[in-house]
Formats: sequence, structure tokens, C-alpha cells
Amino acid sequence: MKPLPELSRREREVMDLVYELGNPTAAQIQENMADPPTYSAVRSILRGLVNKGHLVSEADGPRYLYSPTMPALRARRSAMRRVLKTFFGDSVEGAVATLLELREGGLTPEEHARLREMIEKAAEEGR
Amino acid sequence: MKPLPELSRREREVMDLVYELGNPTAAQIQENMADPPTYSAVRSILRGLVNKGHLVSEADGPRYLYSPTMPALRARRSAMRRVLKTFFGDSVEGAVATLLELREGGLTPEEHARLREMIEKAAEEGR
DNA sequence: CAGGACGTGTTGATTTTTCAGCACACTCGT
DNA sequence: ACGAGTGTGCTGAAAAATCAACACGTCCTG
Repeated sequence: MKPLPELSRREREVMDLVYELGNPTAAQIQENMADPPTYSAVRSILRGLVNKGHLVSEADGPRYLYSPTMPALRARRSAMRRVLKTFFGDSVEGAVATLLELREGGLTPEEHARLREMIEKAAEEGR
Repeated sequence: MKPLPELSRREREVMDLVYELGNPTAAQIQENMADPPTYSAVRSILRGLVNKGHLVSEADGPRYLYSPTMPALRARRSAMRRVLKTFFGDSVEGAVATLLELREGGLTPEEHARLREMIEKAAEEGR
């Protein structure tokens, strides 16, 4: 595998939707696009992504389902690493802070407990 | 101000660098670009971003400094909101988890303390 | 007070991206 | 079995992005 060419605007939008939606069909993707082009156009983009190696298409009865080549776990990390570097100067602390701000209305007790646990664990490993 | 048109690949790359670098000159941006084009090309992109309203250029003696129109705080939130939705299904918990994973080698005691405090505070607000 | 180094602005050509149109294949209900 | 509905692949044209070349302006520095 090589560097895997970069994505254009629409291509990125589609990739994001694939991650967000799970294993969508072309139609589902179209529905969720901003200012959606024709079905044909969507399929063109999908075809492009497939032979650039970003997506694989899997037959599901009559239609196709699309799924990412890069597993979600890796994509997540990669995306997070990017915003961490770009917008937070690699400060995990800062990132967590805005994450919490985004969560309007505070945390549920369960969330609170689990987050606390995560942090304890991460701190221990550091010693 | 309106919808503010979307960014192309190179444009996004440049915008990210502007956020990452602070208030860079055209030259600084060029240096930090992946597979950098000519200086001229970089300036073309910058000019485009300026009259689309994403950047403002400010004279600094002989040269120009570029800074984002959207303040860093808002850009941060917006970027974080996007990955949160796309890759974590809006799960703050999940996002924090991978953030901590990215921090190889665990947390320093100071980070630990501050993170814990943040979480306590966020939890209180929720009640 | 040259002239090189560095900066800027504009223009136009090339490449990529984006998109719609069209032709064909399959399914399903009547 | 046929026709509507839905899916697919391909092709090419329109629009946008990317980039380099060129012309000019300013600042040092020898």
C-alpha cells in the first residue's frame, strides 16, 4: 500500500459519510450530502474512490454497499491526531476541554464515572 | 457574513497551516506544505482565500501576514464537532478515549490533575 | 547607487473535479 | 411477459483548482 492519494472536497464529504453512516448504499450517501448532485454524479465519485483504493464495494443483493478501506479505528485516530495538532498544538488537555464544552448540559453520571476511570488508567500508565 | 464557500484540498491545507502556525507569512506556509508548489502558486491560493473571506492579510513591514477570519476558538470547536460526529457518533467518551490513547506514555501528574478537575466541573453542570 | 534578494500582483494554461446524460441489467407486481 | 422502478457503468462536457511564468517594487549591502 502506498500513500493513497489525497481527497478532493466532494470525495472527502463522501468518505466522511461512509464512516458516519456505517456501510451505506449510494442512495443513502446521496441523501445525506449537502446540496446533493444527481445520483449519477454520486456514483461517479464513488467509483473514483473505489479505484483509488479508499473504498471497497460489496454486493448486497441488487445494490452495492460501500465500506472504507482504512478501518474505522485507524481513521478515527488519524482524524483526531490531525485536529489535535492543527488546532490544539498537540495539547490533549485543550482538546478534552473543548470536547466537554461541546457537551452542552454536562455529563450523565455514567459518563462521568467512565471518563474518570479512563483518566485514572491513563495516568497510571504514565508513571 | 454568509455561508462562506467550501474549501478545496490545497485551500484546506493552507488554512490548517495558518491555524497551526499562528500568523504566518506566505513563505512560512510554503515551507510547511506537503509537496510544496512554487511560491507563486502558494500566493495564488492565499489570494483566493483572502477574497473568499477566509483569511485577512495584514501588512507587516515589507511582507504580509495572514490570519484566519474565523477566530481560533470557533474553528477549534467546529473542527472538533465534525470529527466527533463523523467518527465517534457524537460520543464524547469515545473521543476522549482515543485522545488518551494518542498520548503515548501516559499523562504527567499535572495533566492528570487538570483533566480530573475539568471532568468534575463538567459533571456538576449537568445536574 | 547599482544589483541581488526578496516581496508582490496578474495572467493564462494545464490538470482535476464535478456533474449529468444515456444505455443497459435486474426485479417485482399485475 | 411487460412495464415501471431502481440499480449500474460509461462517457464527455462544464467548472474549478492548481500551478508557473512574468513584470514590477522595495530594501539592503557592498
